[in-house]
Amino acid sequence: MKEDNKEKRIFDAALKLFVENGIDNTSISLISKEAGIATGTIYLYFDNKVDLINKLYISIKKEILEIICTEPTESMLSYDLLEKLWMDGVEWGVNNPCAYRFMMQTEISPYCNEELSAQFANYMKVLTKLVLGSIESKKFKDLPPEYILETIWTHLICTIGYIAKTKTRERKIFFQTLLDGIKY
Amino acid sequence: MKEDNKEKRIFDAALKLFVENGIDNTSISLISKEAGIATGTIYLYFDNKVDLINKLYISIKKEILEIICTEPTESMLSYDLLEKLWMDGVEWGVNNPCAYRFMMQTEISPYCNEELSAQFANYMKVLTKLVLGSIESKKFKDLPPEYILETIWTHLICTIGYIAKTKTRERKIFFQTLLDGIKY
Amino acid sequence: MKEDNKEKRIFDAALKLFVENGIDNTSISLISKEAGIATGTIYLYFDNKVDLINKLYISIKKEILEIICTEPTESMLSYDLLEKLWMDGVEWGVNNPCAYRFMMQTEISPYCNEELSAQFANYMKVLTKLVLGSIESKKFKDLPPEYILETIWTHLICTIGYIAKTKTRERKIFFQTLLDGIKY
Amino acid sequence: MKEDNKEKRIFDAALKLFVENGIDNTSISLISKEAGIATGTIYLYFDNKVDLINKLYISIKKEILEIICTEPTESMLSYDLLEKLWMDGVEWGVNNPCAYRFMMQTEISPYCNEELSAQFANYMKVLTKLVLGSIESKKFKDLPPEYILETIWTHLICTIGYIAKTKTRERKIFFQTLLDGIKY
DNA sequence: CATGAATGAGGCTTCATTCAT
DNA sequence: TATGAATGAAGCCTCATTCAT
Repeated sequence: MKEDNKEKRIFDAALKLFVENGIDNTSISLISKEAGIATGTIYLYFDNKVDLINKLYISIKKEILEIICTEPTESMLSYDLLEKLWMDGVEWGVNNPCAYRFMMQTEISPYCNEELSAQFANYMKVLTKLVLGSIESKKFKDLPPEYILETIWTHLICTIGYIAKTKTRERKIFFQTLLDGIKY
Repeated sequence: MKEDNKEKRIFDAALKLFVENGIDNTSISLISKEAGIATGTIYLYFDNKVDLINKLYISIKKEILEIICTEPTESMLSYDLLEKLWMDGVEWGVNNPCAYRFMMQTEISPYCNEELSAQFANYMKVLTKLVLGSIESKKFKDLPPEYILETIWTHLICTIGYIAKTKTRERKIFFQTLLDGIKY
Repeated sequence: MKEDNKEKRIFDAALKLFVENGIDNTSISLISKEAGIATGTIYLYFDNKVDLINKLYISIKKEILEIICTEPTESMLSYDLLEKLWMDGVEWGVNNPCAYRFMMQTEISPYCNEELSAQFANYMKVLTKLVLGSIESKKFKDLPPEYILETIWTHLICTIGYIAKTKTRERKIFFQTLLDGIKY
Repeated sequence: MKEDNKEKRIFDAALKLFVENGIDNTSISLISKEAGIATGTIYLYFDNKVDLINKLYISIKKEILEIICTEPTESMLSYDLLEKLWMDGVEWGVNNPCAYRFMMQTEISPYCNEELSAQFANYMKVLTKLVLGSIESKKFKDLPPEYILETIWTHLICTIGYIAKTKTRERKIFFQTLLDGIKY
């Protein structure tokens, strides 16, 4: 039978090498060596290299989105909720630097098309609801919701990068620049 | 002497194709065809493919930095100055979508190393001075200057992307989210 | 004991796929899927792929030769005998189009060597005797017996192909072109 | 500039190896070695392996058809004309054993599709005219013209094979078996 | 006997780079 | 300078075969 965690080993090896060398400078053969398996074995788990890239991207994106986009407890104010989501996101990014870098690389590469992005629509619902509600109740500025969503995401990414580089323990002061930027 | 503008034609062709297909899916041969010259000719102007990528990146990065980082007139307040720089940057990005995308792609790719980035230190002086001064005079929050610089850059990139996608004429309201985020 | 008819299922699957896609474009794995068994099972019945090809070829060639080369009843004239053999051969070919095509393909391929062909010497005795006798008794032209044998075989193959393509019910008129060609 | 006869050297090498080992057991790399060029060079002349196979087949088929299907002199009787064509064909086949074998192999392989065959329609006109005219004037039996064409071709192939194997100088007696078979 | 995951050699093809013209 | 045919290393992928279950 297919061995327990071979797919995970391929994922881990690919992620490490993609981030180190770039996707296109990482050969399937190299991935297989890093994963400690034969080249052909990768093709038992993935149709081809693009399929591997896509599935890796999806797996990572879902992981972060599941963290960020979990349904909130009823009692939370929208500011608190945003802060909680943002903090969780930062923590994930700081603890998964490779995953974070790969996600960024892929998102602006030609490997990331609309079809791929469409898979995550569901996850965005929580965040979208939060933003729409906060605009309506005049907690957020009256900006296009998509712009606010983009801003949140970009600011998160930017902060993760800064924290990863400087290893600072600060969090709250960075979050404040986001909140002050978008709050009414 | 080297013919008039052949280097520019190579740059233009490479930029277009790099953005369309990704750097590694763009062959030198394809670039030469797009530029209307022979394959070998590219090697009269560039040492190799990486050299072409680097020089293209440098050329673009300098273009945007020269726009953003020009010495301000004495009379400008720091808020006004930041706004002017930011506005110029947005306009450049919206008008040069390929250059903008290429710059982003390259910056997180393995092609962009520290040695390359170091070339732009000079250009950053203006901006750095602006940020340091504004922190000191309590116009900006007391955050690490590098974080503020990163935030400005990221916010700029994010907004260019949004405007390029939606073709909106709005500018000021987007700038306000940056300013509110970092001002004291 | 080896399960009932698994070898036959492999033969059938291989024959179908070899004819559809060519021998070298048919993988063992594909054959196993078509046969509804596991890949490794094929290696319980055949040493390797070449062995499968050879045994399939032998099995088919024997089938047609057994039909064509059965001992005649004493009373038959050589013309009648030839006609009977030829008719049987045509009928087999028309009813077994895959087998017929595979046999042709294999016979001119590098898979078919002298050692393989030698296995059928026995079967040819009847036909050889018929031809030699007919030449001696001046019923057939005084041509090299091997040439006549080749002619008979080729003409048979040609006619099967034509009938398979056109679905015609005609038989006798085609046989006549063979007989007129070689009879004294 | 593309060197004078490199395409021919590829053709010659491919033809030799295809016949010796079979098409699918002949790698592009092997062909390039036999031709004394680099592997990649083959792809300057052919799109891919199938393209090479097709173009080689077309080139050979056209060669033999041009020999066989040249317009006859007015004065020739149809029997004489058929004999001349047949003799020319036999001579070509005997002198080009590789080409002859490759043509046969390819014709019953999956590489030979209808689209490929359609390219030769023009060449067949002479032969078709000869056959139709001969049937009408009761020189040939009243058989389907396609069957007669097939018979001629098959008989030619069969005879070439026999002569190549036995090195016999005989010709006329073999032609007679064809003529007797189809003449009225 | 039967399975099918795993292997890794080998095939097809691409492409950065060179060099003779 | 400019050309583009030629090179051959390297990448993706297939598949005959093995072997632990």
